[in-house]
Amino acid sequence: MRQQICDALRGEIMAGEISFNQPVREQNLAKRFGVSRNSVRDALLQLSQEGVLIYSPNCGVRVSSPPTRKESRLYAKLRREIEMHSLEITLSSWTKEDDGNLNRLQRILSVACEQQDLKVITETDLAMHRYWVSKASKELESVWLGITVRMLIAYSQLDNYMQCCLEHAAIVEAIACRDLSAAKKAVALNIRSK
Amino acid sequence: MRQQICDALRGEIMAGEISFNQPVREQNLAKRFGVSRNSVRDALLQLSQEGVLIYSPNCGVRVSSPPTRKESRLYAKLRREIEMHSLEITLSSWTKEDDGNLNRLQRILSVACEQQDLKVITETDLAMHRYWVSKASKELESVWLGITVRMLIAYSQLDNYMQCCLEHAAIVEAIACRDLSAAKKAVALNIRSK
DNA sequence: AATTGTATAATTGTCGACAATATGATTGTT
DNA sequence: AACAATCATATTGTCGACAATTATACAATT
Repeated sequence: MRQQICDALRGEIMAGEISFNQPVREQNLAKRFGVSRNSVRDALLQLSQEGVLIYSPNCGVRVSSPPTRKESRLYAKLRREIEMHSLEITLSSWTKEDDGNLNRLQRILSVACEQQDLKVITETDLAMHRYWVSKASKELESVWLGITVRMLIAYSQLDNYMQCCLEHAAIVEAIACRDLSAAKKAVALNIRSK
Repeated sequence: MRQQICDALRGEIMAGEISFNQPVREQNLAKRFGVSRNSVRDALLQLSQEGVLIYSPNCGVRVSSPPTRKESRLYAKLRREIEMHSLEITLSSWTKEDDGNLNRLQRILSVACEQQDLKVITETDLAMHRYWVSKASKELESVWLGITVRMLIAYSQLDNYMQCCLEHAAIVEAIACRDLSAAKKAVALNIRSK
């Protein structure tokens, strides 16, 4: 349940559906999701730890403001480090099933880019990158998520859907060929600050 | 309350007082801290997000195992990036009060090194580095904590107290002189994987 | 002795309620 | 009109209890 609330809220925040610095109320969410406030608290706490929300004791949580340009650049750098490391240590154990999973995600992304559905693009982009990081290490995934989600808060300004789509296709292609060098290049090209 | 539980547990885990992969039970902790289980859950969730504990749905949390050597190297690199960025954007607004706070921490560290009190060393080391990261950005602090705590899980093998002490003194000295280049060098020297 | 099945105990996940704190509205004073 | 004080409402923090799930212990079977 917590994960569902987290995913829904994270998606909305990253898609810019909730304004920056706006308070997020436990009771409203509890009503909306049909659960008790405690369950919502758990989700809000998780999202606070991820950096999507900012927690203040006794005052609840607010939506994080987007990172500064400097911070975004740092996040991009950190992400590249983590994702390249992940590819380095996982590529040799990549399976056909992994290929299939990535291809499926790429297809979803492709359709979303054609339909200019920003929310799905953001979610799928996240899921694709998350795939290789998660394959490397669950701990690393958690670190990566905290960085990536912060960075993607500003993603709502995406202005070139086709390029986004092509970049991800290049990553998937390189991985399918087990070409680490090409995969790293493609990832680095995709992860840059806006 | 949550913060107190978090700090206590984090300290114990980083000091190696709880074995890797050992389950951490809500009820035991609730009894120990004299609070309800819900309050403990919050703390455990936070520590899970930090990477100190590993959460499994319906099965509770376990103490994380230390990072692999490769991962430690990555964490050290990520930490250096974050801490240098933090110094870059904060050094120009560093105050006398900041100097005083850092000096106080350094003194605590010095005494702990003389007494070979590993727990206090770990906590103080963490607090010193956290100081400049937190000064840069609350969001960045949260990302940094997830990385640093993971890295410090293996810290219990510290074998040269005096070197640790001298390295931190060098950082504090460089900051007090507002010498960014020297501060960055000193931080980089201090942050290396074991 | 080793394996499987069942019951019991331990633990987690979620609930609603009460206490504590913060926020907003209203009233009083200058 | 502007500011301070007070009160009412909204919200968070924490509690203990019940439902659901997992782990452990014990009995039965091979």
